[in-house]
Amino acid sequence: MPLSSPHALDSSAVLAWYDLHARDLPWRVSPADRRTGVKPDPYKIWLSEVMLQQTTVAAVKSYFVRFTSLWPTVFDLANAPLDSVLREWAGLGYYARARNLHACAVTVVRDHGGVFPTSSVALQSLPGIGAYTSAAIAAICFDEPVAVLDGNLDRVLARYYALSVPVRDAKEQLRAALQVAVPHRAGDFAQAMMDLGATICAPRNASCLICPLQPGCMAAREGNPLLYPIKPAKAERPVRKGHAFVMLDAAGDVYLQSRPGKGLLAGMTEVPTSEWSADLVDPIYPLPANWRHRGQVVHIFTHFRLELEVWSAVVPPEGLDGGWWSEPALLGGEALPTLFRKVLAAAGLDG
DNA sequence: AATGCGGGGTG
DNA sequence: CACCCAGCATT
Repeated sequence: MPLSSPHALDSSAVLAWYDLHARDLPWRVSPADRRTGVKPDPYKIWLSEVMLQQTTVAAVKSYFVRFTSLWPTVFDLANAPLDSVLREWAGLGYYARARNLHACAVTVVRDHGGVFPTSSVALQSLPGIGAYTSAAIAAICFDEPVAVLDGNLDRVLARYYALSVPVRDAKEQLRAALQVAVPHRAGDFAQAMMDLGATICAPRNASCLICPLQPGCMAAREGNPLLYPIKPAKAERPVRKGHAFVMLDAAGDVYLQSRPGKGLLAGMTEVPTSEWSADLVDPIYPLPANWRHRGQVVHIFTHFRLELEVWSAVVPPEGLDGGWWSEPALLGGEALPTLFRKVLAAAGLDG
């Protein structure tokens, strides 16, 4: 199923468009500055790329500013306790990224003197850096002529070639087609293609009349670019149900504990819950007390929908093991994922 | 090659 | 609601 278009991918046209319309992002060196010799800081590009994995630019911006303010260099981040990194990451999701981020900083400091490797191959051996992120860092920071293929590019290329199969089944063909188009300005080209995907060739809106790739785009030629990329069959999302127990002591402090180091929300902070199952079972309270039902929280994960009944009670401070008591005013500094901030809010506490 | 892993923006 | 986002690690 060969890719075909009457025109090769026109990287010159894409770069010309980028020179005029590049997005202004906190981690980015503008194409104008790039031409005068300004080079991106690999630490900041790496940090931004990890945060941007499956995460929108809008969601990342404030986290990026906060992280670079707290930890301006890879040495600062490597020396920070993992717990504080997890706390600052709370709310951004995919928490394995935060653990790998810290592990990567430690590795770069310990094994590389605090200097990031400059090749995509070497970068990919570091924790949390895969095919996409290694290519992005190498291209943006060092102009390595490598194909940088993310979700935006999947869509742009699937449309450009009117790809008749799901991207998953033609990934290497798309990579090869992109690879031969990579110009001397590899970093700007990578960022240009992603900007194009985020603004002109968006998931549910394609502005083909102003697209620099329009002359060769097979989907535009067919007339309905939104038909691409072809979606694989979607799996149904099961429901899981359970109970969450918000315990307060006489002073009004909340009982918190850590989740296991592996699996869902690994290592993050929570209030105790029941098991989550397809059918709601009667609550088994952690302690006997005057439990009050405070409502229901619904939270959507990628692969299931969770419905938690929220209970609260004032309990004696003994009889609990392994957790800690936190003042409500200090909950903002705990490593609480969004799910448990919703639970605490349902119980009448600030997340 | 498939699956598990968050949360928010957007139409 | 559904869809998707500058994907990676694990199996």
